[in-house]
Amino acid sequence: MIRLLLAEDQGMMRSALALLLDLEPDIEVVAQAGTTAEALDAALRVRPDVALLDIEMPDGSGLDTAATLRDKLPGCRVLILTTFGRPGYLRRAMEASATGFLVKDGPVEELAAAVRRVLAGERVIDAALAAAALSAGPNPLSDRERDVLHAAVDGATVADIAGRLHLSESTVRNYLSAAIGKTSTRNRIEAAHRARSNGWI
Amino acid sequence: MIRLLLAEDQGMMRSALALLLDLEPDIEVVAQAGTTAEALDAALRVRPDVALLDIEMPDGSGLDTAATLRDKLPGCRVLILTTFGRPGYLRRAMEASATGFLVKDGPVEELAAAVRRVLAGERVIDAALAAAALSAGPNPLSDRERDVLHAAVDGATVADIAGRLHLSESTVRNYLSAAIGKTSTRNRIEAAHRARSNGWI
DNA sequence: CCTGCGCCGGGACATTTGTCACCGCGGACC
DNA sequence: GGTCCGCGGTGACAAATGTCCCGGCGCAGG
Repeated sequence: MIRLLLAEDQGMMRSALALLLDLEPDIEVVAQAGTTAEALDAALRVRPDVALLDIEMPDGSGLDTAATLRDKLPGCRVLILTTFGRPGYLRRAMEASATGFLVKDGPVEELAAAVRRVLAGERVIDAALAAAALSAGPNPLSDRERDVLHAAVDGATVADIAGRLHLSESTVRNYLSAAIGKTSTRNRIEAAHRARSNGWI
Repeated sequence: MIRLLLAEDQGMMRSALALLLDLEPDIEVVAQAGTTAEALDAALRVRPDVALLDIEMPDGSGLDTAATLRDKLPGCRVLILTTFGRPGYLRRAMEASATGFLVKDGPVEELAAAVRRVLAGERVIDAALAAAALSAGPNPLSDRERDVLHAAVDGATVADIAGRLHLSESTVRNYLSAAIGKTSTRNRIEAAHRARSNGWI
């Protein structure tokens, strides 16, 4: 029996997947979580064989959770499940030692199959996505450039960002300019979009 | 037997819901669609009792599909299912004569129950969401202001927007300024965010 | 030790953005 | 008829943004 942890913030998706996976004769959903905090907590308590993690969760990223799990619960296989097949996501998932990476496009049948293969130690990655991740190259943004870009997505002004990050306005402008250059875009918001769609932030 | 059309772009969500709804003894999923075009096509062909429509779909909005369905297939009840409980969405759903409006937060059990109630002609709306929709008031943006704001979300410059909408740059700046004023924000991107989160665009 | 790089900041500058006052046009409404 | 409102546009102006210089500091790698 495969003991599985399911972390997914969208209630309907989570309960639907839990029902369907529990229907499989060799899979048992032993814990469910709607936030990364709950996921981490539950994982350490129930010590599942496989953790099925969504990336976009309200209190953080499933990718960070995967990295923490690798350190604190090395025996647990991690299968990332996400809406967006962004190259940077896949790269970060691999760096966090995830065993599988699945997008929510395919039918549910793929999911149970992927869980079994992941438990067997097999890597489960969409071929087209892997190619895209390689061709897109690594994240060109430095840590600070990422921070500044991330703080700029919701329309914050230079002054806002400077205050939020405890930086000078000049510094913020310089980082924004660098990020715009590296993403070959024309302004901060195009740069932020490009960075998002590549999974760089 | 309730004959149901399921329109939802995310493959895994769609197939999961289809499986679970088909499990219900009195519900039969007679058609599935991943785009609004497919949904419309299938609806006119199979003439379902209830259409379960997602709002965010790649080729258009489920809200527009609901309005079309009201005209072309008046006997069909429409149940809107969406990720985001935005006040403007609910308002537009009501204007399109949708019978129900459900967010994807709750458990799947709610869904089958909602389908049955909708078929009985009962309106299914989350009380908290209805209150939010009323308190938020109607969409303050004019048609053009919406267009311009929508064209600005991805980081387009004034010149881009002017070209795309066949307007003068001055006009675009004026509409943007008006939209910023009406949303009481500080710049176009904050205005676009506010408009999105309220379901105004 | 020197070099490169990331981090942090300053100053100057051109461009873009946001604001405001003003114009005409047409449709709706009283 | 007059009034209001949305649409499209112009010109001018202040503020914000993006770019390019320039500095300094610390740290890793040859």
